[in-house]
Amino acid sequence: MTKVRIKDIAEIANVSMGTVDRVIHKRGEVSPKTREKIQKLLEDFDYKPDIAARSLAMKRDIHLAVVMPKVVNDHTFWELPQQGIQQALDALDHDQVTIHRFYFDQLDRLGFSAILENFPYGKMEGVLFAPVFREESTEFLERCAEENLPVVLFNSLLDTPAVRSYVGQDAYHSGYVAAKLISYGMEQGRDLAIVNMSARKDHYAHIIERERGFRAYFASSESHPKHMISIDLNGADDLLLKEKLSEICSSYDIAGLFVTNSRVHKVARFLSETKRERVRLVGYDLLPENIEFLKQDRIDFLLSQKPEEQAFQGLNSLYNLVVFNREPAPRQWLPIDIITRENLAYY
Amino acid sequence: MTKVRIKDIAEIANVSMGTVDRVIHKRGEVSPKTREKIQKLLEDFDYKPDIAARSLAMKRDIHLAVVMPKVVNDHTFWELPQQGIQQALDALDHDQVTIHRFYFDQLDRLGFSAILENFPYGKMEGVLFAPVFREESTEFLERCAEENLPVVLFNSLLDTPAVRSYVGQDAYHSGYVAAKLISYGMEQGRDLAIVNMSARKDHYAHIIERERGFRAYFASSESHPKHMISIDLNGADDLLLKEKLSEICSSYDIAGLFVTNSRVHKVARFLSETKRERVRLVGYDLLPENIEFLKQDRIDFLLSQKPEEQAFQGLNSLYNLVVFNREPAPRQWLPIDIITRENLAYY
DNA sequence: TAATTTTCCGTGTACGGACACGAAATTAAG
DNA sequence: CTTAATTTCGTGTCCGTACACGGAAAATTA
Repeated sequence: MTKVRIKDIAEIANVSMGTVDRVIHKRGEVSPKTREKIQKLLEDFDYKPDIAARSLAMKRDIHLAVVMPKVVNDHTFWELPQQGIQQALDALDHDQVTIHRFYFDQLDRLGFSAILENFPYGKMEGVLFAPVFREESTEFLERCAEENLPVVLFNSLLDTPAVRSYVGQDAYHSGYVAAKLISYGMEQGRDLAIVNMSARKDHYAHIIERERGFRAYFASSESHPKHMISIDLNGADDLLLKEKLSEICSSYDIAGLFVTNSRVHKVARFLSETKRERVRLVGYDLLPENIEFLKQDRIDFLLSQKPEEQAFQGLNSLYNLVVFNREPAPRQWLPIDIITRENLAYY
Repeated sequence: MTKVRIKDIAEIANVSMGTVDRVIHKRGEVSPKTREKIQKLLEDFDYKPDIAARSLAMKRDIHLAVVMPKVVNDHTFWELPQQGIQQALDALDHDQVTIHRFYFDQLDRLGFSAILENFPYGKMEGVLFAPVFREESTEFLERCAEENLPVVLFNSLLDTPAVRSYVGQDAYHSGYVAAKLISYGMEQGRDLAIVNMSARKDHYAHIIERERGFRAYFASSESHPKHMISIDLNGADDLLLKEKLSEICSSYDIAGLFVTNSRVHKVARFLSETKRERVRLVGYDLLPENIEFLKQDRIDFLLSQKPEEQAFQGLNSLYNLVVFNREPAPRQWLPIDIITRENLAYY
């Protein structure tokens, strides 16, 4: 029993292909009794449209928007999602999809508003969005909902009904994993510190979640550090960072530092320069700077957020939603990859 | 400038579509000078065939063979690649591809030969193969080469020119990673053991490579175990295993055990039953049995070979080779994922 | 009953590429 | 210079779906 085509169904039903097509697409202009007859046949023969033929016949251009921070100064993190977007474009039906990029400065709230001001809602068919400024983003999402624009979020989750799907990592559990790694076989009675260097901690729920997860691990485990210190350095410069770290390192018997985002290389540099070797260091993301220190064994573990994959999967979901009307899972959790010097080469 | 089609190129070159088509597919029967002219145009305009139109026009059935061990007794490992194959089938253009399964008993050399005896070389267009028996497999690969049948290997590498691509993990480095994990923060002066439980160690080069990598780590590191013991239990039953382990554990101060394949759960069970708690355990693969012990913290780390992904990528490569003539990379290394109790949920 | 509208359905073509077939042009042989 | 062989190339058809267009039949109105 080979594959049934519209033509086959039409012949069996003694109607033309056009009629079958109208039934399939519910375009009306078919008498109830032939409609029912054809619908039954479609079900009986389990008719499935040929995707190749369909997409050939459709040939419509898809316009998708990507709204996310751009790379400014040392926030090289945001280069990674761009790679994922490029990969997705290569994998998808190339020229069929046009990506419109709306990149904003994640320190410039007004600039972000300005972008939203001129956002061409009508021209877009879907949005991939990495939210930063909470209020403005929420507003944007609501507007998208009004315009019936499907949105897929990544990197950071805003809990808005307008969002069709979120692609990201479970921040809480990644902190949990970090805690396991940093405490695995650690000497008893020493201290641990958590370093927050997010530009604006309040903007990123996942930064907070990571710290929560990190602390939760020790609450449920037999091994505890003697002290657990938090250092918040929102928007601080490198000088202030070094001061703070020096202070902490001399006041406590620091066995490990957990940096809650990708700027762990700054701490690594400090430790390296001040030759503190018995300090474990765990942070996030495969930035070139971080990789350097991982290779030198100055960073022990990096947890990858997989920003490329987040963007890749996000764009893919959006495409499948817009083109094939395939509803994505509301939450797409990516694995929490553990990267060490030894397995780095394969990521 | 919109997308160029064969028709466009043909018009610009003042030839017909057929001629352009012949140049694209290198089917000859085109004079050198028109060929060059058209090739230049193709490059200049960066012609890319429309995949929808192409697959519609081709509409040929692809027959691919999968040759790998089947699940017998407690070798549940081989269920995993089957999942990957199913995923690949779902992702590929469904009905276009037919998979023919040739599953053999990895303990039954003759059975394998029998399969090869009746292998329908002529009917297949590609083979995904997990080699076990070295000589027979080599013979099979040579035969495939004669028949011009492209082969993609996974799981275990046989170095034969007939092989178009290998999808797998760098076994040596995975052993290296295992060593890092087992020795990370380990107390000085204790002992480590390597446990080999492969059915036939000599059949699997990667088992040996894992042990090599494991040992190499300590050769290049400052931290060493006091003793490093190897236990070989090829084809041994569970009773013998327990005996051997008991013996080792009482003769040495074992701080950690590295099991070089997915049967690590057997060692976990022993340690659990004998209540030896200060022993680290590292092994391979997310079998249900292993996951159980990972959750109980009786296994510290599992390295995933990603058998599903191996099969998935392998089948994908084969498809792309057969259908689109896209040559795969000769070696496709998969990342060495580190799985702990804490990040397990996301794999 | 004729004229008009409405409902229902068939025909034709586009989408872009692959390939079979056969025609025209070129070359080789006599 | 003709004829045959060979090379080179154009035409036409098919793949399966979507949709525009228009025709025929049925229903409504005059």
